[in-house]
Amino acid sequence: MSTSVLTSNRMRKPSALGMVHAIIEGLEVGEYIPGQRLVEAELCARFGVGRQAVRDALQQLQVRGVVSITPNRGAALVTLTPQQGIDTLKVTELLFGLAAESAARKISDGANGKRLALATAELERLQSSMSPQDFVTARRKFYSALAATANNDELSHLLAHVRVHVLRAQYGFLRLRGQHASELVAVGKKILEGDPAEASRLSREHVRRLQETLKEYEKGA
Amino acid sequence: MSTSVLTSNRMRKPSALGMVHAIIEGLEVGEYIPGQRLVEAELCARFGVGRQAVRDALQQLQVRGVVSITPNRGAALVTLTPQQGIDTLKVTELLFGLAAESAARKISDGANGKRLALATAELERLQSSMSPQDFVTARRKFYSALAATANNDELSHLLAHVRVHVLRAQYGFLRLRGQHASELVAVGKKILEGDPAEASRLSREHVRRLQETLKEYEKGA
DNA sequence: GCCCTCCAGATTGTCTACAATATTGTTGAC
DNA sequence: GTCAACAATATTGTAGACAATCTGGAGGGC
Repeated sequence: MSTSVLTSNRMRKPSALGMVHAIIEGLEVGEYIPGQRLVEAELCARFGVGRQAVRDALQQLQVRGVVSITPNRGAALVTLTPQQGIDTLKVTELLFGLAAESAARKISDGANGKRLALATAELERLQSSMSPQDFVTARRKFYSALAATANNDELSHLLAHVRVHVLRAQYGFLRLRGQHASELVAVGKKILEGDPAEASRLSREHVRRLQETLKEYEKGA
Repeated sequence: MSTSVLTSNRMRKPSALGMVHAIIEGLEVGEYIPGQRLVEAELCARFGVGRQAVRDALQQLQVRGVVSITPNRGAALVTLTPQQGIDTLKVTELLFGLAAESAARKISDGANGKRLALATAELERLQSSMSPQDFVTARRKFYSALAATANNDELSHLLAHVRVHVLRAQYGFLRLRGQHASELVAVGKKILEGDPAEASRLSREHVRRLQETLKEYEKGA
């Protein structure tokens, strides 16, 4: 097993929430694969914490829909059928669109604009020849800044619960990271210009293109 | 302490998920109030389970945004400011609208139509002189049938995570149950007629009216 | 009278051991 | 050779005890 930054035992004992984020990020970079079982003892060793903390983390992941727990059988990373993936993206389209629109509307009166500008610039800078790890990190920062700028607590809360992570892991969206990065940059720029209509349109189109990708899968499989 | 159906110790030991639902329903009928602390030992006694199960339930509630846990201080039911409430309803408007639209579109090919018809009829029957408990139960069945009819797994998943429960508890929406019931009935009927546009419009208007209620609070407080 | 320190109570965080359950592999009959 | 029953292993579920931390109040110094 490689000793990535996620699994290094040099890192400080992460709390349950920290493990949740680590596992989700592990999904996105391909360290875990959907369907895989997550054994408590294994996670204890990996993160250097007791079973209690691991159980807490698994409970949280279950609520987020990332793992499914069956009694006396433990936890496994969920898999989404192509149809479920399309469902997920339909909802994502709405929420992402609302976030972009709200953010563009509030860009003038916010200190968060700077954060979004930085995240957008970072994505643009990395655009060519970026490692999966770098892309995942930059994208997370972008979405985080976007949610902060939109300044809608419930929206931030829900965006964290959409199961896009599973999709990205399961259907190899990582290959398309170049295209995705440039599309996100376009959205970021429209937001920074304070153009709600265009920001919303571009973000929804981005998600729509993902849906098309999945529809291909549906035919193929 | 009253021995309601929720807290009766005659009920079979609920799992963590069962306690989550019980506590959320307790919120909606006014058994718990936002801001209240939830002490582990108390919940153990009430539900007749060990601390482990209670902790699991609290973890799940935290992820759902219903309680906030501060280290070494335990869990407390969250309170939402009027602004946060409006944020919540903005998102709810989108999701509820999508659910109603999808359900209306799929009403012809589904066995779930019957379930929705029953739930709508039940709400209509109760319309005058219903107890809070009856209303809460009927409404939950309605939303559950709606989500099933919409047949979008991610939408169902997210609808369960919107923090409307907290709003309803905190701002006394229970008083408006008569009006709300009739508005939901109208939405249900449009869905059963297979009219996506009208179903979506009515559902979004329903949520908009709730927003207006909260805006009054914002001025008042 | 006011404030600071310290102690007692209450509550949560964590670890350990054991029980309950599911999975896997083995044996034996047919 | 196939299938069923059974034993062995692995994994999770639960209870108990103890440690760590926070809260609130009493007491003493200024």
